[in-house]
Amino acid sequence: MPPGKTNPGFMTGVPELLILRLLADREMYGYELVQAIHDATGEAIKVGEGVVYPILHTLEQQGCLKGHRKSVNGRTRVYYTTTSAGKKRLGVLVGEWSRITRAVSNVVKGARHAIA
Amino acid sequence: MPPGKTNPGFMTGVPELLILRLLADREMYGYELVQAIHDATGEAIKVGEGVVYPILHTLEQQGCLKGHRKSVNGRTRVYYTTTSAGKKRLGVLVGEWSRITRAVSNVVKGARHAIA
DNA sequence: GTATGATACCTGGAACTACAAGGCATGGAG
DNA sequence: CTCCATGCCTTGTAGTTCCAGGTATCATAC
Repeated sequence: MPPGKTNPGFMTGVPELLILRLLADREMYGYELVQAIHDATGEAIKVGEGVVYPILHTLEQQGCLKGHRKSVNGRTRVYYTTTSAGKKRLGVLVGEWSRITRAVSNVVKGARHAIA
Repeated sequence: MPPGKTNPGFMTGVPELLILRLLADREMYGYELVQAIHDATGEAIKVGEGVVYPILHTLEQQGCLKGHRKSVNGRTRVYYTTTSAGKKRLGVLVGEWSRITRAVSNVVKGARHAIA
């Protein structure tokens, strides 16, 4: 691993999930989301703007988010809100997240009988 | 997402973690690991041989695993056992896994106060 | 006034990883 | 003899995170 890597592994899909989840509570803009993720995870997860912005654009293009520009203090912000498609996608991701983490955690803990 | 994807997202680093964890219990060979992962996760996670073998080779090259050939029924198997470096790496991965999953799950559930 | 840093947007390139598909070979069942 | 399971392997593709940088405005400090 190259030095200075912020998050070691286990991060695929996580930024998208966090973004959709945070935007489900209230609308936010990209730069705000970067710090919101850092805060909401108790400093555990930190993603750069280079991760957040492309995801926002992709999700908007897919119709999961809707963005509207707003001028505040002479600065332009793009606020994003979740659409119904976005909520639906969030539900799917949460389901998958639970499925994977439950399975992995059981193996790590050494549960031999999966049913339960 | 391309059609026919076995596991949707959230899989980075998971195969390596599972392999190290399963080999900590007992030695296994590649083909066996493919099914062991499928079984141990209660059908939740399925990885192909194209995922398992490269990881085994990399981990062996890093000194985390040690492989020895064994002939069974005229078939050649390569059994892998974990080294001390492998156990150490497993510990690190488990720690990271806990850290990430705890943080994400808290956000998903909507915990605003991370401490606890 | 002019440097520095925070705010706020964006993109490009490198590196990693899972995944499918397929190749090679042996053994047993039909 | 043909098929399928076993058992090993590699290649190519696609998708993601990540860093580094680029642009611009505003507030603060010197």
